[in-house]
Amino acid sequence: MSAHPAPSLKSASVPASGAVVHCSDCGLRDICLVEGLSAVDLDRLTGMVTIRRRVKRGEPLFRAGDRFDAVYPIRLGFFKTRVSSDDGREQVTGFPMPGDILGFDAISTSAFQCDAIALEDAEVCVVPFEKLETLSREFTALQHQLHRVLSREIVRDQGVMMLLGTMRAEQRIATFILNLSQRFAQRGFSPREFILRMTREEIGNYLGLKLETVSRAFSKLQDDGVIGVEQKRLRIDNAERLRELAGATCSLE
Amino acid sequence: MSAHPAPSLKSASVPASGAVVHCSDCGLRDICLVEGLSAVDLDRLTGMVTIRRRVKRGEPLFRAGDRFDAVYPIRLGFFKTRVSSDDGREQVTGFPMPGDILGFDAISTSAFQCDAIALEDAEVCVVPFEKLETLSREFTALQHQLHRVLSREIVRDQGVMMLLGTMRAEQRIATFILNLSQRFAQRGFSPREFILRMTREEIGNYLGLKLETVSRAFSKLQDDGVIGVEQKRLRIDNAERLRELAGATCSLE
DNA sequence: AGAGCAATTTGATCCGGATCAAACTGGTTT
DNA sequence: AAACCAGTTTGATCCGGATCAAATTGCTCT
Repeated sequence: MSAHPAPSLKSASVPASGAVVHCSDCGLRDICLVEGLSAVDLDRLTGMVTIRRRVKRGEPLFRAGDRFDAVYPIRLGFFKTRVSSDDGREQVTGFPMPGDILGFDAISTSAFQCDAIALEDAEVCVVPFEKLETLSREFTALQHQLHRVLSREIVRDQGVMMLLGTMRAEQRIATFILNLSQRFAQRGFSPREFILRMTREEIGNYLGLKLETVSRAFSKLQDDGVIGVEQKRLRIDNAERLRELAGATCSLE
Repeated sequence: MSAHPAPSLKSASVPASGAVVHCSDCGLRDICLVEGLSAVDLDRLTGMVTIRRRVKRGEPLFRAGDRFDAVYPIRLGFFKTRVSSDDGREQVTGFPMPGDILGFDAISTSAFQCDAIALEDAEVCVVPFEKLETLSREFTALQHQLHRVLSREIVRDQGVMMLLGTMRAEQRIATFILNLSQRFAQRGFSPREFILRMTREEIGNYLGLKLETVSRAFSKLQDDGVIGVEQKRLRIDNAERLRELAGATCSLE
């Protein structure tokens, strides 16, 4: 961080940290855009990612209205995405983490529809969308994967609608925790204990609840011995019970 | 309807009603999958749609879990899509109408994730997805459009999240009516007066409200001179006021 | 280390929409 | 035409979560 002698407010675009930028070297390749591609294809997949970009905590990777020309697989760090209405309401639409890809909402109008804010210092790959389209015409496996990723986002959104439309506060919170847990597990982190990168207010906004309600729900779950929360650190003590409370296969991802 | 001497419970797959099945002859081509394709491309676009399929009112075009191998642009009729959890909750996720395309949620797992139920006798085009992928590798314009349509669905879902997460009952209803109005307008129908193909209960489920609340909101808007509702027929009397109540550019489509 | 501030927790009260209940409407079946 | 039924409307009451308020904790910046 102090390696930047002229730290601009704007996030920096950087060539890969040391090594050559290539998906085949990336630890996230199994859950990212190139999941399922053969090693041979991977080797031939040159030029999809040429630069990466760092974003400081609290700063936007992009904002609604920005011109779209790339999507951004996350290398490092948590983000929140949010849409806002011109009468001032805001809705957090997700908390993407490493391996998730930002920017697909922008294809339809060539402009981003939401803000993507880094919840901690972060790094993303820059995948020029034209390049991605060209490559996916050539590599059938890449085309498949692109379609799968887009579709997965639609399915995820359906899960959120179900949550917002039909669940009680406690159930929403349980589902939220379980979802985070699963996504950490997929990425090789502990599903039992992790850090909540977002505030209670951001959680509440995402889940259609007020921050006080989120706090109370956490306290309740703690009293019931289901979880342990201490500030941003969360531990799952009774996964079985948590799943019961969440009620259903509503994966959210 | 009585033209079917052996009305099976399963919906019928039929060759095009009389004419050759081809997108270039379709009145919906400007809002469907081939929007933006040149006439030349359109002519070359053979074999994308070879059959159509009719679905009777109340019957599913597909159900969650069904094997996925085609997407379905709607030719005629309203649908509802809904997801359900194994503990019995249901969430209506949309009311697709002619020109909208059903089935993109299924790409990710090769199985449909939601039910698509016809709200009236309906007809859809059958677009084998493999065929669509093949063609979109060949026709750049089709590839673009496919991506745009997928992205548009993501944006639509974000709008629904905003609605469910931040709006009051009356605002939800106003937004819902306005959204229907706009979509009718896009398709060349009157934006001022139309038939609600869905029940109050279905509207409520979609909007995260109970049917009684929907009914009350309609009554209130009618008392205020904003709309006229009589059963399933709805007329917008004060579009300006309705937009104010909806509050913001939350297009939902 | 101390000041200042953002985030969190917890308590008390309130209200919008859910729930329960009943009457009414229009369409369909017999 | 009568009976039936799904859908809708309207009224009365209740409750989960919002709102208001205040104390506490833990960062961040000097």
